[in-house]
Amino acid sequence: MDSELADLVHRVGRRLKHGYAAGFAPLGLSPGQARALGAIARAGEPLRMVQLADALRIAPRSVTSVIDSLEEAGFVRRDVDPANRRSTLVSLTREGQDAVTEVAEIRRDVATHTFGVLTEEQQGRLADLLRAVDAD
Amino acid sequence: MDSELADLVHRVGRRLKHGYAAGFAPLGLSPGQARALGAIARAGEPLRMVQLADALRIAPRSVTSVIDSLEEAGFVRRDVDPANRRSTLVSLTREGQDAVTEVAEIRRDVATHTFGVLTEEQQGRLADLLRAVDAD
DNA sequence: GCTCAAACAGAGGTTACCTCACCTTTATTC
DNA sequence: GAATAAAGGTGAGGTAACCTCTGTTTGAGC
Repeated sequence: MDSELADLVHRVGRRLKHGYAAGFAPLGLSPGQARALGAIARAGEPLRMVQLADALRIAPRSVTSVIDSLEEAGFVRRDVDPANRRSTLVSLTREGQDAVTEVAEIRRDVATHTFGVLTEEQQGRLADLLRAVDAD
Repeated sequence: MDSELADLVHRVGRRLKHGYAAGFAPLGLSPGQARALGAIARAGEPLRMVQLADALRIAPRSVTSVIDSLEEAGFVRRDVDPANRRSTLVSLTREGQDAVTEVAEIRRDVATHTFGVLTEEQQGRLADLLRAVDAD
């Protein structure tokens, strides 16, 4: 029974991933890049790479690659942290900010479409249950 | 709120993936290979590649790669379907059957560990909600 | 001033997928 | 029964999202 639960999570996860991939494609963003963009936006201020790694729960080295692509696409900028020259501060460019807005919309659309079969209340319960699992 | 739900699914999914990866490693199996093994076992009889693709919800070409590795590792065997020589029948070897048993145990352990914070009833509710989303 | 650790990036690898083109075998249709 | 279409599988090649291990630079503590 338990393993079936795991399977369901897997399937819903894939469904979301595909939805995101399709939605972000017009922006030239992969789901991972969009997530990074979102994390930077949420922070509200330039982030160091390690902080971003922490926020995204991935290895610092992996952040380098994501930011490489986002920088090349013109969505973010790297600056040396004047307070600590070992650090790199990542911030959104104007294009990046615009993208963030669109990303948020798409994310909402995909989530609405995916979880739309559930009532508001059911969605809340689902979130509570998953939060409990995640917090463990 | 909706996008938060998507995020939670993502996180729980990663948690499961890591658990599986660690659990299956001693068997020399990746999560994907273990899943294929499980699908074959569940079928209870030799499967054609397309059927396996369907069961795993992945492209037929992707099945080829998974079966390549499982065959090389000695867990499955490919035979030409005598009834339709275009088809390949995949079946478990003795080693494959043994692996399936261990995989099932590990899967149960990981699921128990992951969803253990929830009561039986909560797990049931979670499954119901996810099933509704997946069925949509 | 020296040593150690923090922050980042280069190199290279893995998993889990995908598409597109192609071959073989079977089914259909005239 | 020959021509054509369709089904089943694989070779080639690609992508996203990660990882580790190994430097290099810079800062911090003694």
